[in-house]
Amino acid sequence: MNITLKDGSVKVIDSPMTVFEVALSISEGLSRAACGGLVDGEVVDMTYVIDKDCSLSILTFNDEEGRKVFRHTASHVLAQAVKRLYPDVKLAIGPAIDDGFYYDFDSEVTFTADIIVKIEEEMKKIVKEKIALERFELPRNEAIKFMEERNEPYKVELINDLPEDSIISFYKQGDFVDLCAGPHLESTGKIKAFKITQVAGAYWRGSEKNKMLQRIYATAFPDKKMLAEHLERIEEAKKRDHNKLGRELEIFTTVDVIGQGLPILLPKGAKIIQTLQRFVEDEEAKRGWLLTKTPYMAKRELYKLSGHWDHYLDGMFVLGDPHDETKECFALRPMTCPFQYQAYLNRARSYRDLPLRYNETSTLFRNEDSGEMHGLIRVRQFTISEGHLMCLPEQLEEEFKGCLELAIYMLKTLGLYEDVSYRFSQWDPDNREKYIGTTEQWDEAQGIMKKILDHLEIPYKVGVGEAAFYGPKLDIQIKNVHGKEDTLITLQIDQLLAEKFGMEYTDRDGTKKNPYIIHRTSIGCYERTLALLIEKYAGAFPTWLAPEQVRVLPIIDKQADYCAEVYRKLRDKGIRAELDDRNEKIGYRIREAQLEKVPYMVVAGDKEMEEGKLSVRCRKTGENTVMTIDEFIDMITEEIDTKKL
RNA sequence: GCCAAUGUGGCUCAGGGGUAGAGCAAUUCACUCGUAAUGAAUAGGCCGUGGGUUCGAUUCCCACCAUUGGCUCCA
Repeated sequence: MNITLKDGSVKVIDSPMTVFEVALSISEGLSRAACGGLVDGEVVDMTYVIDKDCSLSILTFNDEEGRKVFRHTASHVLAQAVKRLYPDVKLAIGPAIDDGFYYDFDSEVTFTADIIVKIEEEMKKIVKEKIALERFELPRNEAIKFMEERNEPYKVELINDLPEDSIISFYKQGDFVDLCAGPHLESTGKIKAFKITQVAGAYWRGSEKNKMLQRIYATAFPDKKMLAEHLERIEEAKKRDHNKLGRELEIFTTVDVIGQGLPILLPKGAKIIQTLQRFVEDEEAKRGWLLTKTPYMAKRELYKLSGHWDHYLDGMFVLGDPHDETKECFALRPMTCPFQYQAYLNRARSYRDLPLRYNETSTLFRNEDSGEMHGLIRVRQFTISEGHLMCLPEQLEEEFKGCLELAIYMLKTLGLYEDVSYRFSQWDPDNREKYIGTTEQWDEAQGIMKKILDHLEIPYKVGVGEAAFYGPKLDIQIKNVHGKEDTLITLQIDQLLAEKFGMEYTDRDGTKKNPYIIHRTSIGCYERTLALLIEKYAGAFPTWLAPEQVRVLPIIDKQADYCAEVYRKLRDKGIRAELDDRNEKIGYRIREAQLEKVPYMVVAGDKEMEEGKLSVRCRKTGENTVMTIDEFIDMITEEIDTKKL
């Protein structure tokens, strides 16, 4: 038999061999590093037997698939340890994820910190025992019987839901057997380094209607050094957490008596948002957007018309009794759409009016569940760079492209462009009650969006069930320091609401038609975007965004008047300068300015004062340059105007 | 909303059934100083809130509020 290896060489074997044996025949080191095989493009077990001609790549921990196999096996080690300690625990599922793996358990016992230590110790034993993993298959009936006997109801449910013709495979390692599609390592002995990172609740099958299980998150590596480095990276990342840094740097705060999800933007945070907002509104104006300002609340009837009342009532702050139809009832707006549509409806529209682009810096209110709030990323009141664009069918692609270009321009200006990914968010036809419109309308809207995205060559992932209730979305996603992904920017195509609101235009032939509507944001929600920026720059914002751009520091009070004059000049030029002439040592005040992440410190002592110059210290490099005030103003103005990162 | 952890002066944290401590910050005084911490003194807390147990609760129990990480939901 001929095995074509990754480097193109062909290995000839006489009798069937496992992937492990092939790896071993190449080198012992490779067999130790190997996590699985890629046979004719399919990921297989280390114990997979090769008995015919094929191509083979040995997967190691450096390959994404290899890592998945490795960590998936680690999840079985975790499950085995839990079952050894607590035989009554019921097993749910245990997949590998981005940076590790988890396993869900239904346990009477709560997994406390003490228990987690015990589980880790048991896992160590299992690794030390170097237990071999064996794969076997069972016919459906026997598989169900097998798991019923082992008292694993969740596994029985999983088997029942498998398609009729699917192969039902199990993996056995010593006293532990799990229903599993695999593939896996050949031995538990390879899981040299692991750590349980967290215990959390998680609903069975991800539905809040089901029982909440206990999920143990962990990670695993082939050696201890890699694990230590990984944990170190996580610790480092947490230091950038906007929720910590943002409070330390006095960008925002929260206070019990105001309420959850209602942050106070302190002067620094407010300044950053103001800077962003001016930039956004100016840029949008350049691109033909017309600013509206619509009310923050409306009567119940508006939301009934838009569908929010039926689909989003729980998410709204309602003023009055929502169910008492005899009295007027208002609700704060959770979205801008129905309000801006009223601007369109102000008069009869012609095809000549289109495209019509409305933008608004729009404050929204959403009554999120109490467990959802997170710093500035998820709040109950937020302000979004909102926009709705009404256009003709033949304008849709070009206008969508324009919206996307605007969003990308914003991301590039902020320096976040490299950090985002795209998600094409579609409806879930199995969950129809969440959406308005017919299957045909959804197919059409999604078809149009797919065509546009493919045409623009946007590299997206599909998110089923992630659509808005009225239409599909292109979401621009970003991860926070904890690795959790959130939507930063969204672009949506909507036909349904235009119809509901009776939005029309008169076409060339005199007939009335509904326009296409693009819902979009250009920079996202200011609070969330600010949060991501804090994390991106660890609080050290580019000069154009920094709430304080320059701190002016006399060495001693003898230069105070000179420095006050410098401060005045900078302020006159619109540069955000502060004067720190406190009676403290210069080193002390420099240190403070550094920690507060002020981009420039300008220092003046006798020498500078006599020469009419300044010593300019750059926060980032710590270097000092002596220059005149005008030279400094030119330099920093250039940096601010070009929005240098 | 669900699972879990946490809540002690502005911040970071220690303590613990007999009524509270450190460092930083603040204030005052002295030092007039050259690019990441000068020294000393002073002040500041009903230990998240409300109940309960107890002779006595900040400590134990319950509820609520808030914070954190997940789940579900979502920009």
